[in-house]
Amino acid sequence: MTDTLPDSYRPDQVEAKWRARWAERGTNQPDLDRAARPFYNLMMFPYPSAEGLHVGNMFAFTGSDVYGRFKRLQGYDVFEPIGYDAFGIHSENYAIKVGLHPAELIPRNIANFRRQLERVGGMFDWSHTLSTTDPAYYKWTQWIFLQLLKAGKAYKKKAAVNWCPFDKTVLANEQVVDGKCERCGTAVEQRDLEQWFFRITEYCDRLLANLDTLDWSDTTRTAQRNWLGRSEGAEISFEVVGSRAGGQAGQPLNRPTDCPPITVFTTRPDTLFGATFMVLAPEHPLVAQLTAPAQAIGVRAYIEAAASKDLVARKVGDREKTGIALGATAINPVTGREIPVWIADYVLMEYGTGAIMAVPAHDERDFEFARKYGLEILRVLAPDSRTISPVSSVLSAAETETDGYVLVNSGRFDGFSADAAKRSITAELAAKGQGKPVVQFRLHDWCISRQRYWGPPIPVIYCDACGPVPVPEKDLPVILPPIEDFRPDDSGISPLARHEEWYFVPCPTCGKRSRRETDVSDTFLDSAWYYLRYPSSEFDDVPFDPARTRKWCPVTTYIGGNEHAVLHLLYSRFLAMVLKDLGHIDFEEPFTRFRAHGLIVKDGSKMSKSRGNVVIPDEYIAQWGADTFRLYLMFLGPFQEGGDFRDAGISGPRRFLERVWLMVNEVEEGGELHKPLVVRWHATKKKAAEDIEALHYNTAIASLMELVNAMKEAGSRDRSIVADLVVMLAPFAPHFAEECWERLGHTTSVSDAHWPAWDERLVVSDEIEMPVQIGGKTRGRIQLARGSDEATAVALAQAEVGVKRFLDGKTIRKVIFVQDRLLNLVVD
RNA sequence: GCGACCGUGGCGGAAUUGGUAUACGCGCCAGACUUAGGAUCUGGUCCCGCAAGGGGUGUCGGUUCGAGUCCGACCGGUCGCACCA
Repeated sequence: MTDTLPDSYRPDQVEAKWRARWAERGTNQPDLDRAARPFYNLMMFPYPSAEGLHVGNMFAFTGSDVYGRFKRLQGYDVFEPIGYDAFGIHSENYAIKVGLHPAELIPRNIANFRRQLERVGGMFDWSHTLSTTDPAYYKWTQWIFLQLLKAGKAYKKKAAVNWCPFDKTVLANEQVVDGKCERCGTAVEQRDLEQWFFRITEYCDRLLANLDTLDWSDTTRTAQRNWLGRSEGAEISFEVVGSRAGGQAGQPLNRPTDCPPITVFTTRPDTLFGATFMVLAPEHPLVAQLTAPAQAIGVRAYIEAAASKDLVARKVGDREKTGIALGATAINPVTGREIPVWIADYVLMEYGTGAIMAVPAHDERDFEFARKYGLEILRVLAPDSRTISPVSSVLSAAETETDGYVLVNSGRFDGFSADAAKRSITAELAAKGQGKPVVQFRLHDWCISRQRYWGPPIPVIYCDACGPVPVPEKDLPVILPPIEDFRPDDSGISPLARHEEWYFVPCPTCGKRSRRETDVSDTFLDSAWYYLRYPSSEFDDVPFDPARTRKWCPVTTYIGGNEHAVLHLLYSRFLAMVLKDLGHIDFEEPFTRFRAHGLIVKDGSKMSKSRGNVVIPDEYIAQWGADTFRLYLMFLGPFQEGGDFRDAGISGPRRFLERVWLMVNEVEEGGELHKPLVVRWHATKKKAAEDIEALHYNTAIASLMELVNAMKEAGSRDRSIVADLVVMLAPFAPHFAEECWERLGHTTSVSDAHWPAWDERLVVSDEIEMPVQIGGKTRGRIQLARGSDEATAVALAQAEVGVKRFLDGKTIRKVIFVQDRLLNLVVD
C-alpha cells in the first residue's frame, strides 16, 4: 500500500495509483441511506457510441465533476452517478451500418466508455450505474408506460407522422430538419399510422408556470417557454353559406345548409372586420362538405399534393403560398358579409382548429395569399381613425406593426385600441354564442411510438376479443427478443412483428391467441426518468425506493448540454408531474438547478467527423495525464460558454502542476509570511470558492495560478498555503491532489478534506494604491490606507510629480472620490 | 423572418453597482544554465513615440466627472425556433 513514487511528477503513475485506491476504498460511494447532507450531482448520461467519448463529453463531465468534488469539499455527501443512454435509432443505425447486432455492439461500447470515464478521474459511484438497455432498467420504463396508460395519460390514435423512407421509421417533428431526416438527410414523407401518445398538453399550464420557480439559466427557460408557445386569443365561429351538404350536386348555391359552422382560432379578434376570406387546412374535416362540384377535381388534386409533402416541408416559411377555393362562402359574424372559403397548406391542421380567418391587411401570410389570388384586402387598423379614408387603403405589404393603432373600418368599434377591441369583440361574440376566449399552446402531445427494433417494447397486447390489454405488471419486463433480422422495412411494421414466438401471446385476460404491440418507445422516455433510478439501482422490486427517492430527489444540480434544453428537460418535467399526481413521488420538478455548459470547438468550428477535426481525448490523456487534461479543459474558456481546443495551450496547465509539485516536495514549515502574500492567500480561497460555485472554472484556476506566482515571488513554500492550494486544486486535478496530500503527511483522501476557510478581514489589503485622475485620465497614484477619505489632501500633497503639473493654471471644479477606488479631479 | 447571446492584444480569454482595460495562460523576444534543448529559470511583450505624451475594447452617435460595461442606430458572428393564425 505504500506505493513510493519518484520525486519527479509522473502523471501516469500517480493516476494509476489513485484510481486503484479509490476503487479499493470506495472513496466515491456515499452511503445512500445514511448521508447527512445529500447532494445529487447529475450530468447527462451519454449515448455510448462506437467512437468513444469525445472531447465535448469530457468537457461536460469534467465540468460537472469539478462541481461535485467542490461540493464534497464543502461537506456534502455527493452522489455522482453515470450511466448509458444506449437504446435508440442512433445505435441501431450504426449497428446496421457496420453489420453487427446492437446487442453485441452496445456492451462493447459501454466497456470502452467506462474505461474512459474512469481514466479521466470522474468521482462516479460505479455501484449505482445503469444502462437503459438493461431489462432491469427498461422493465420500469415499461412500468411507467403502464401507469400512464392506467391513468388515461397514454392513448393511441391514428396520426399523420413524419416517415423517413431511409431509416424506415416515424420521426418526431423535432427530428426533421428542413424537410429532411436529421440523421440521414433523406426527404421525409407524411404517413398515417396508429401511434401511442402521452398527454403532455394537459400539463402545459403547469409546465409553463413552474418555469418561474426553477433555478435554471434564462436561456433554457426561454427555450422552454417558446416551445410551449402559449398564446391567448379567441375561437370564432363562421356560419357557412352556399355549400353543398354531403357534397351532393344539383342544389342551388347561396342558401344556408346543414353544414356546421367553421371554427377558427385567432390571436387577433380585433381584426375580425378585416377578415375577407377563410382558409382551412387541406385535411380539415369540413372540406368535403364545403367543396362545390365544380371545384371537386381541383380540390382533390390539391389535397393529394399537400399530403405527399412531409409535415415539415409544409412548414417552411419562405415557400410560395398555394391554395384553391372550395366554392363555398361563410358569413363574417360581425359584418354579416359573405367571404369565400379556401384551402391552403400554409394552414396546419395540428395548430389551433386547422382553420383561420384571413386578415390580409395585417398578416403577411394572408396578404401574400390575397395578392396572389386577387382577394380583398381591408385595412382595419390605422394610426388614427380620422386620417384613414373609410374605404380600403392600398397597401404594398401587410401592416403588422400596429402598436398604438386604433380600429378603422370596424363599425361601432372604430377608434377602439386593439386591446380594448379584442376584449369587446370577443365578449360580443360570446354573448351571441359565436365565439369564446381561448388559450392555445404550440406544444403537441408526445408521440412515443417508434417502428423500430432497438428500444423497450411497449407493453400492450392486442386481443380480438378484449381489445388492447396492458401487459400485467407481474409479466414485466417484456423482453426485447434477440432477433438477428432487426432491420426495419418500409411496411411500417416493426421488425418485432416478424418474430412469431414473441409476437403471438395468449391474451392476459381471456387467454386467446393475441398479438403484442410491436412498436418500441422513444429513447426520450428512457432518459425522462433515469435520475430516479440511480439512487435505487440495486432494487429489483421497485423502480425507485421511496426512502431513497425522498432522500436524494429532486436532483440538486443538473449540468448538461443546451441541445436538450427543450425535449429531454420538458419530458422529464412532464413525467415527474404525472408521477407526482399518481402518488409515486412527492415532487414535481425533477431538477432544482440546471446549468447548460458550452460547446468545445476546434480551430473555430464545431467538431464533427465530416470536418475531420474531432479530438480524441485518449491520446491527450496518455501524453499529458488526466489531471493536466482536466485542468486544461476547465481553463480554456468559461464553462458555460465552451471554448476553442488548441493543442498548444495544454502545456501551461502542465507547467503549473509541475510547479505545485515542486512546492509540495520542498515544503517549508513555519516562518513569517509577508502581508501581501497572506492577503493573496486568503483572497484566493474566497475567490476560487466563489468562482467554482458560479461555474467560472477558468478564473478559479487563474486565481490559483496567481497564488503560486505570488508564492514564487515571495520565495515562500509555506506548508499551510501549500496544503490549502492542494485542496483547492483537488476538484480539477484529483489524482494529483491526492498524491500531494499524501506527501504532505495525510493518510485520508483529499476529497474528505474541507475547503480552506478564509478570514474575511484578510482578503483585502489595508494599503491601497489609488489612481488619481485629472478629468477622467489617470495621471498618478497615491498610497492610502483602506477606508481613508483624505485622498484629495494626500493627492495634492504627495503626488506633485505625477499630478501637480496637470493642475497648473486650472481650477478644480469638482472632486469625485470613490472610497478605496479612485480620486477624480475635474478641472475647467 | 422571429427569439436569445456575442464582437477586448498575435491567440484562448480577464475586468463587482459604470471606477487603474488586457488578470491568468499560450505564443513571441532577450538573457541565464547547458555538449545540446522543443527542458528549466529570469526579464520583456496593446499600438505610436527616444521621451514627455498621445491613441486604443466591431462602427457611428448619446448619457456621465468617468463607458468594454448603460442607451440608440448600424456592421459582423454564433445558437435556437421557424407558415403557430
